[in-house]
Amino acid sequence: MTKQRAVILEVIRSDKCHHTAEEIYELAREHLPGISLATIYNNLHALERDQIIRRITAEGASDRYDNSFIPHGHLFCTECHEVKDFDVPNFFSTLRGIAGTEIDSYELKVRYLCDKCRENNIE
Amino acid sequence: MTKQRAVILEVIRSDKCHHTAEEIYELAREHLPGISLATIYNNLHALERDQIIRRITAEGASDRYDNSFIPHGHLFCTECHEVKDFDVPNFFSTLRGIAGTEIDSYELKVRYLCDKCRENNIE
DNA sequence: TAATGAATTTAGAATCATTCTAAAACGTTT
DNA sequence: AAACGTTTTAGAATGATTCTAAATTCATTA
Repeated sequence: MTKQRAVILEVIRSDKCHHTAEEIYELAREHLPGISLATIYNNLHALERDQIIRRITAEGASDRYDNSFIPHGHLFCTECHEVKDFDVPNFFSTLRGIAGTEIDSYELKVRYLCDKCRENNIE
Repeated sequence: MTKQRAVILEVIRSDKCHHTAEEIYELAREHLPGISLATIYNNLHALERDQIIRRITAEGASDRYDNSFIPHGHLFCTECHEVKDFDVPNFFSTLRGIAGTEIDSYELKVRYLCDKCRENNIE
């Protein structure tokens, strides 16, 4: 366990929202000013491979990283690109029922206009 | 209606799968060899804005375009990568209810092991 | 059908998140 | 401490997409 990896893990674990690689880079630099962006990407890939975090892809925006590997939905604001968790109760078993077989995981993106952006748009 | 737009629309409408901008470019060039890739993007954006097509984002790959505007899910086999349509009844209103606000659209990907591949794996 | 202005097309440059590269640093084991 | 694999690093490369600005085409109205 290198000190870079420890810091990145710490940043991700104390992560309430869903950060981009760039944001994780900035946060990690507060602890390790010399850390390289390439190291952030290296570790994000490793953590994704080891099923510790999940990458969230959205159009027209940087990928974001979820500190949980457990599938759940996400709300994407079409305006400010903010991402929020979004849970459909019993969704896994619902999907299993429709599919008629065991499923592996799912990815659910719901696009909407968040409260803040809706207010700003009305003005 | 320019001839470029007509060709792009024709390509998209006769599209059984979900093509990338590059693929649409190649197909359009069969009809209009001089067409520019920028024109493809211009028109894809316009068609997306006018809610005629839907852009589909996948990690590590180019965006793809769905010739249907109506949201629907997809089943992805983790083994053979076959894709099937997958519909959750009344999903739009379910999502609206959970979100507690109007939603724009959704994207649902379900990863699973298809029947064929499961049989092959058991061997 | 000519004139006008708006919209579209075009080639190429610019952008920007991400990936790649190769050398240096680190860490682990004997 | 020697040897070996792993990780880090800076910077270059990549590649899909977006931007730019000039040229062309389209639609409308005279």
